[in-house]
Parts: sequence; C-alpha cells; structure tokens
Amino acid sequence: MRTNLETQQRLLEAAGEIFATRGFRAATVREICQRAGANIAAVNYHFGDKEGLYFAVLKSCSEAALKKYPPTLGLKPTATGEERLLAFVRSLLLRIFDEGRPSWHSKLIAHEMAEPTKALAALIDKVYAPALKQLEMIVRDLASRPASVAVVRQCLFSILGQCLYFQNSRPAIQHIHPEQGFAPADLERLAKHITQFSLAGIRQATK
Amino acid sequence: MRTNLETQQRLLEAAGEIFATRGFRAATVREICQRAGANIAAVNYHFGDKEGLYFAVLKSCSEAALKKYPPTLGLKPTATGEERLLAFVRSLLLRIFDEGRPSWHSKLIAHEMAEPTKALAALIDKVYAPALKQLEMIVRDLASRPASVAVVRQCLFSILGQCLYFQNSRPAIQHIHPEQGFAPADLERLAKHITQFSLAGIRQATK
Amino acid sequence: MRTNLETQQRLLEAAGEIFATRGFRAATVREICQRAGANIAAVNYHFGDKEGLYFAVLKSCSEAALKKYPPTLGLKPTATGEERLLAFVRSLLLRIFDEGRPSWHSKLIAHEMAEPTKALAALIDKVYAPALKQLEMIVRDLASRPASVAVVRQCLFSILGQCLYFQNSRPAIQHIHPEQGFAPADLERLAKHITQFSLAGIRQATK
Amino acid sequence: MRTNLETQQRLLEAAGEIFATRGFRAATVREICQRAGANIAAVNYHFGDKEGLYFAVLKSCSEAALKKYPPTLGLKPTATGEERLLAFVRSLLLRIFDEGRPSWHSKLIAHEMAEPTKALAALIDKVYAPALKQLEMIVRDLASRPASVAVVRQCLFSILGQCLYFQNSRPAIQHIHPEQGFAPADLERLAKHITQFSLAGIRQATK
DNA sequence: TATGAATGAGGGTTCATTCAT
DNA sequence: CATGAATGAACCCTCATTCAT
Repeated sequence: MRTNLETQQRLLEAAGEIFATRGFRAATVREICQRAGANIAAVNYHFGDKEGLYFAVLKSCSEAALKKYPPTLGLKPTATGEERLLAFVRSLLLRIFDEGRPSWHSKLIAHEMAEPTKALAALIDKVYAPALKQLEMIVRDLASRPASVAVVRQCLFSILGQCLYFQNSRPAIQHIHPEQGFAPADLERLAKHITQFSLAGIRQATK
Repeated sequence: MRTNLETQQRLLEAAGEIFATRGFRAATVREICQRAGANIAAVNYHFGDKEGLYFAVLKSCSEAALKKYPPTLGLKPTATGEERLLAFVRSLLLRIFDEGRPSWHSKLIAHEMAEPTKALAALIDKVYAPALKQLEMIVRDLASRPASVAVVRQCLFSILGQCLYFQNSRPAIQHIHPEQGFAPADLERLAKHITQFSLAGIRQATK
Repeated sequence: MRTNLETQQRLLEAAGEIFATRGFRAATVREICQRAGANIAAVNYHFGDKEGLYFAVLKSCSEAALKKYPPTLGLKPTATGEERLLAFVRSLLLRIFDEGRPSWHSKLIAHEMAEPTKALAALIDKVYAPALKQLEMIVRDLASRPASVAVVRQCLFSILGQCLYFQNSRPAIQHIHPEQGFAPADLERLAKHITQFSLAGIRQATK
Repeated sequence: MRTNLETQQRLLEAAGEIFATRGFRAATVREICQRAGANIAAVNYHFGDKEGLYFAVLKSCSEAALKKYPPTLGLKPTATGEERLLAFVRSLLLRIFDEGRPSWHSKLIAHEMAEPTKALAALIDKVYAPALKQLEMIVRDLASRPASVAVVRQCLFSILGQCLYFQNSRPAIQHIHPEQGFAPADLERLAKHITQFSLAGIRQATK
C-alpha cells in the first residue's frame, strides 16, 4: 500500500502542474486526484480542502524554485554589483522559463496577482519581499551616488518589471514574436540585455 | 420602457467590472445580471451567451481605454522622441491606474494572459500589436544608431515590462510598499522615471 | 404590409414541417417563427400559444392530406371491393411517402401516438375513425361470408398495421433495407402486395 | 448504506418507466432522480450524463424483454413453421402488452422511431435486425415455393406491421374500440388471427 | 395592430465536499 | 486509515410567454 507521504507527494505534484496551468478556480479536485492516481476524497483527507492543497502547493513550489535557481547562483563572494545583478536577473528568467516544477511557482504567482487568494500576503512576505530586499542592495551598490528611497524603489520596479514581463505577457509575446526563442542561450542574451539596460537606467536615475 | 441599447449598455458596464475583477471563468452571469438590474436570461438574449458578452466587453473596454488615454495624448506633431516615449508610458500608466472602465481593459488583458480564452489572439492583434508597433517607431527614433531587430525588440520588452509591472504585480507592490501612492502626481513621476530609465537603457543598448 | 392571413398561413406551413420533424415538445416557437419570417410573439398573437398553433396545424394538415390523397382516389362507382381496398391502401401509402405537407399529417399522427396530447381524441374522431369506417365497409364486402364484429375488426387491424408500418418503423426499415426504394412504382408494388396479402387473409379469416 | 449497484438499478428502473412514457427529450433527470430516490447529481455520477443513462436503459430493457418473452417461447425443436410463426407473433404481442419493464422496451423503440436519437442504429442492429432475420427464416419455410428476396421482405413487413400496429397505434385503438381487451386470452386470439391471416397472405404471395 | 425586449421557470451538468463503510 | 458513493448548491443556457410600445 502506498504511504500517506507518497500520496501527499503525488497530490502536490499533480496539483502544482494543474493549478499552474489553470489557476485555482478553474482547476478541479477531480482532475488533480485522477492525475495523482488518488481517490477523489484524498484532497480533503490529506489537506482539509482544495484551498489547503493550494497553500501546500504554493509553499512546496516556492521552496523548489528558490532552491533550484537561487538569486545568487554561481556568484563568488567577491562578485561585483553588475555580476550580482546579472545573477539575479538570470535566476529570475530561469525560474520563469524552466519546464517543470520551478516554472509552476512563477505561474502560480502570476495567477495570484491576477486573482488574489488568502495565500497571497504570506507568499509575498516569504518569497517576494526577500527577493526585493536582495535586489535593493544590489541597486544601492550600483547607484552613482547614495540614492533616495523613492528612486531606488523605482529602479527596483524597473528591473523586476523587465523580468516579470516574460511571465505575465508570455502569450502576447509568443503570438506577436513567434520567432523569439527562450532556449538557455536566448535567456542568457535576455539577461545580459536587461542587466545592461538597467545598469544604464540606474546610473541615469542616480546621477 | 427601457430600450434595447440601454439594457445592453448596463449589461456591458456590469460585466466589464465583474470580468475585470474575477476573470471570465470565475465571473457568473447571475451576478452580472443582478448588478445590471436585468433578468438572468438577458445575457443570452442580447449577447448569445456568456462568451458573447465577454467579447463585447473586451471590444467596448478596449475602445473606451484607448479613446480616453490615447498613446499620443497631448503630443504636438513636432514632438521629440523623448516626448513621444513619455506620452506612451504615461498613457499606459493612466490606463492601468484609472478607476473605472479604462482600467477594466488592463485587468481584462491581465486575466487573459494568466488564463487565455479564445479572445486572446484577436485582442492582441487589435490592441496589443499596434501599440507595440507605435513603441517600436519611438525606440528606433531614440536609438543612438540604426539598431538590429533583436535589440529593438528587447528594448520594447524592457519598456513595456516596466509599465505593465504595475498592472501585473500591483497586489505585491501595494503590500510591500503601502506608502507608494498612485495619484496623478505619482504617476507623472513614475512615467518620467520610466522614460529616463529607458532612454538611458536604449542608448546603452544601441551604442 | 403582410396581412394577418398571410402571416398565419406562413406560420402554419413552417410549424407543420417543424412539428412533423421534431414533434410537439422538441419543436421551438423560435424556430417556427424564424422560418415563417414572423416575429417571436406571432404564435401567441395569432394562435394563443404553442398548443393552439399545434392544433391548427393538425387540422390544416389533415384536410390537406385527405384532399390530396382521398381513400377513394380514382375509383369508379362500380369499383369492386378489391379495387376499393387497393385504392385505400395506395392512398394511405401515398400520404405517408409524400414529400411535403401531406406527409406531415402522417408524421404528426405518429408523434401523437407516441406522445399523445389533448388533440389526439379529436384527431382520431375526425380523421382516423372515418377512415376505419370506410375500410370496414370494404372488408365486409370482401368477406367470404358475413363476419363477426370481432373478426372484421381484426382484419382492419391487420390491413392498417401493414400500411402504417411504413410510417412508424421507417427509420428501422431504411437502416436494415437501404436498397428498398419508395418511389411511386415501389409504392404501387407495395400497395398491390398488401392488397393481395390482405385479400387472402380476409378470406381465410372469414372462411 | 446502499450499494452502488442498488442505486444504479433504481435509477434504471425509474428512468426506464419515464423514458418509455415521455421519450428521451421530454423526460427530465430531475423527475427520474426523484422517483429513484436519488440525488440530482446521481445520473451524472453513475452514467455520465442523461444520454448515458438512456443508453443503459435501452440495453437493460432490451435484454429484459427478450429474456422474458423470447421469440421461440415454448417451441419444441420439431415445431412446424406455423407454430414458430405463432410463437414469434405471440411473443411480440406479449412484449407490447406486458405491464412493466418488458413493455418499456417497446415504447422506447416506438419513441426512437418517432424521434430518433444516436442510439437508434445500435438498437436496430442489436434487437430489431436479429428478430427480422428469425422471422425471415420462418417465412421462407412457410412459402409455397422458393420466393424472391423482395417478396419475402414484403411478407416480413406485413407480419411485423400487423404486430407493431398495437404498439404504434394503441391510443387510437383504445379510443375507437374501447371494448377491445388485451388480456392474455385476447392476445392469444390476436396472435392466432395474425398468424392465420399471414399464413394465407404468405401462400398467396408465394403462389 | 403587431412588435421585440424582457421575463422567470426549469433544463442538464459540474463541482467541492461529506460520510458510512 | 482510506475509500467512493452520494450530496446539494450553483453553474450556463433555453424556453414559452408577456407587456409596454
């Protein structure tokens, strides 16, 4: 017989993919259980209800994504600000374009933004805010001179916006620019562009 | 007696707000009809079905948003590239932060990106693509020297991303930076920042 | 402007075909009005309600069918019993296989038998019973010797059953015997067969 | 707790009666579930949808009817053609006039003929066609001399028509001949009449 | 007089959830 | 402990009918 843990794990896997694809509302407990090879009542049994499963998925996916692509990926302690910015951007793009569980994380966040649930606040505090904090340090480091809170914040927005654009507008991008690829080499180019573009922007903003 | 057009208009208003808030799937015709003060069968009578109403809402909102905040708002024919970029960015932010029908347009697009329906392709072709084309002209104008298609495209992504960030990540922004306001003066500041940031970025990218 | 009578007539035509095809329940007032080029409210205006239209159609179709194919079609006053039986059978088959209004009559009766409405009793009294009476005279004429009421009745059943089989089981016949045609020549053959078959049957039954 | 099978069985019973009475379209799942003492969602749970239940009913009723009144009921292997014809006719009449599930079968077929659904073809192939095949053997056996395909077919039509008349025109018969009973003894008489009538007819047709 | 916008009851179906086993 | 049959609310949609014009 399959253990509790195994069933829960399979449920999390199946739910992650389906929630990421369809969003919370459109996903059905039935489909999740079917894909997980579990009983229709398994969700309620293991996670209380659909929402409980959803929260568990969010938690699980966040951890998996940040573990696989940490924002400091491959950085030496002596890395320059530019290198750290590139690492941050690259890791974000990698999470977005990963095929598998890490990408679920991005899609789930996107769904949360479009249609927030009670899980959003916790998710932001746990995942979003720390990343922003990291990015803030980098921006302050790259600033031409000590910058005001407001200016730094605007730069953060500019950088994050450039990255998350690929998460939030992907259908439009793929429809208008079908020739745009997102293979590792393409992502590398994109990351470099965003880094250079932002570097110039930051310097201009903190002139 | 209420005329056909009046009822249709009330239905469009109610549906616009509810679709923008909840998305296509989660919105219910019952709630829409209730808010419009119409009978439950009114949607089917006037628009065929829920999808027909949705398409009509999309069309109506797009037109309303672009009419109220055209991307060339207040521009003279002799406007410089920088002025045109500022106008483009400002109009986009105004659409996003408008309270009322024009903002529905942005929210509807956001929902479409997160959970596409059959309307997405048409919406992109009609609204999204032309805006990108306009922005492309501006970017080419601002480039330090003739730029490759790929570089121009990346700059488009960077600019659009910075603007749409406020559409797609608003819940996170408001949670982390509750002190950040979005009154007209704030939007003006944001628009200027994005414009300057992007100007520097474009020049760097086309150096 | 079209007169009342014209609209009523077009409504009857359209309703006849649709009621015959789909039955009373499955037919929709909307479709009938559309085909008749009339307003959605025309049925209620001219015939009270859907049932009223149905009754009018039944009446109109019965008259049209019996007028086009009277059971004594082409008979001389001096016709023999066999000739009169053949004429009766032939007219019944012609009504069933006619393409147009007379066939609606048969289909409507078939639908009434499967799913009786309040119109059935009147229809039977007006159309069905007189025909049976005529057939009874013919059978008594053909009997080898004066027959009991019960025997005559059973012969009536046998003859009618043979004819109406093509009305009530046509889908099955066409599915199992797709090569069986129902052109005029085929109907002539069928009528002759039924007549001869029944003649022998009657004689046997009244031996 | 009630078992799965029990609920399914009750649903089949209730649906059989209601489908037989009203036909597929006019029957409502709400009424079926009410009569079966089941929840409104039970139909979808056990049979997928209304159509699935209908198909199951058709299957179940066909089997029940043919099991209770097989066309070879009480025949010895050495039975004569006349005896086999009588058995065939009698079993058909018994199915039609049975009160209970076997009669549903006849009524369902009648409804299918008047307003075919997707189930008709399968039903014909599985139930109708085999019966016709059996009858064909009998007719060939009874023919005065080897008969053409066309003649045999016409005789089949004549015999089936005489029997099914009581299925398809019962409302008219009962209205015009209220004194005609359909008790077992009456059916026996009818069966004998049809057999004798047909016997004479077949001999005449194959003379 | 004749229209068509509007109605509300009722249709089949889907869903997350519950509970006896 | 884990199941799957059963639930009832809510979904979108269709329908004949009504009523102000």
